[in-house]
Amino acid sequence: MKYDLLIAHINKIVRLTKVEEEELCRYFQPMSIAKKAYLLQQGEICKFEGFVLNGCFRTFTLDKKGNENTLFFATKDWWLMDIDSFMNNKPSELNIQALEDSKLLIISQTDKEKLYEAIPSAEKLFRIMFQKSVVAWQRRLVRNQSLSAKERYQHFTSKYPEIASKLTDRQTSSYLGITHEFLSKIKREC
Amino acid sequence: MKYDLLIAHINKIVRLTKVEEEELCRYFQPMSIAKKAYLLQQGEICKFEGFVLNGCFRTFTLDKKGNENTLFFATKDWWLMDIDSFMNNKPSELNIQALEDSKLLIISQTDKEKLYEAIPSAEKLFRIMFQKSVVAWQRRLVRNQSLSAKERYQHFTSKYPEIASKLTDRQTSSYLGITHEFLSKIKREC
DNA sequence: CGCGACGTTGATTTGCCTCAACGATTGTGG
DNA sequence: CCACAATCGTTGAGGCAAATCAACGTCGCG
Repeated sequence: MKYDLLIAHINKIVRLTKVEEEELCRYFQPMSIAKKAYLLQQGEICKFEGFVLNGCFRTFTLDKKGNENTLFFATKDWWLMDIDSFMNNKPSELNIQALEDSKLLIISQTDKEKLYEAIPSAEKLFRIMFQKSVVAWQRRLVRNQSLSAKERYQHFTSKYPEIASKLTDRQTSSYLGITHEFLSKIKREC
Repeated sequence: MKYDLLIAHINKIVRLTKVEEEELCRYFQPMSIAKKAYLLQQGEICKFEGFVLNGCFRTFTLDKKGNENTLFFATKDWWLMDIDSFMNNKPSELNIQALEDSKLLIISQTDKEKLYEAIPSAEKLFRIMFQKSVVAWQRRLVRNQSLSAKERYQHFTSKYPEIASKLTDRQTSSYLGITHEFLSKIKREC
């Protein structure tokens, strides 16, 4: 079984041989999840790393005041996991919820290790992916510190229009770091 | 020439053979930089990746209003670079300044590529380092969204007392995302 | 149908910013 | 080594962006 979407995604980053491509796919299992179901809940250990085939997910924390902080959304072509929990085998502080009926490919911790050993390019692949991720997080931090709520909202909706259109205002506001009431007021002025 | 501090740091993450350790060190060059000098200025291409031997650095951006946003500080044992500029060979948006007379080991882009080819474990090493980095950035985002300025200040000074003690209030406040006047008022109440 | 989650709006509050002034500290050139 | 400038930390007055709280109509779902 070859997962074309996964292979196409990987080929944008590293070159694999046909044999490696097939071997790599063997480590992944397809799975489906229903709208509103949780792929991971805080307190659980994240035993998987996921690659989204379709649908949409939201990853968030709950702080002591009960507020949700959305770390990121994931749609087709995105990776999904709690890195800290996955790599250190410790209870997660994150929740990952499907916002729609979704499909993804998952790989377990032990299979991930086997993958790294079986296919050396996999180390490079994920090294580059994590590098890009760090850059994205740095940019997000700077935006949060230097832009107003309205500017952040406009940036988000123009950069990720497909994702933004799937979200409720409450989900959007928890990503932007503002209240949903205030988001409503921002939207009114434009 | 073997750089003990670098090797000790790497050994906490991956195992290298003695031969690999020596080969790895050969790719790094020691360099010194004076207090207040810039290791990188925005607009330049980041041609190095650095490992700090001693001293202290600050990495920050300047937004259009002229405000500085400090991304991170780096002391002994930390890595230092603009990942985006380094990996994509494009002009940097970051400034890296030495806060004290400092020493570091640097490796060029081409040598970094050679290193990855010569020592396969290097891919794993940096893959793991970047993974940890993503986790740290995620945590920072959540703190910024869910904690008050005072709580962020207390978290920072208690988690990084050695770094915090070296900084001016203005540097600290640009890391916390507040004005230096407000930081002064926070300090007064405790 | 009825309930719960949602988006909206207004009144009020608050955390933090802006601007301006001041003394203290640091650095620098003569 | 001193004088001066620059940068710093502090403080206060005032202002603004965003939070809080509460009320209300709407919608989708069971």
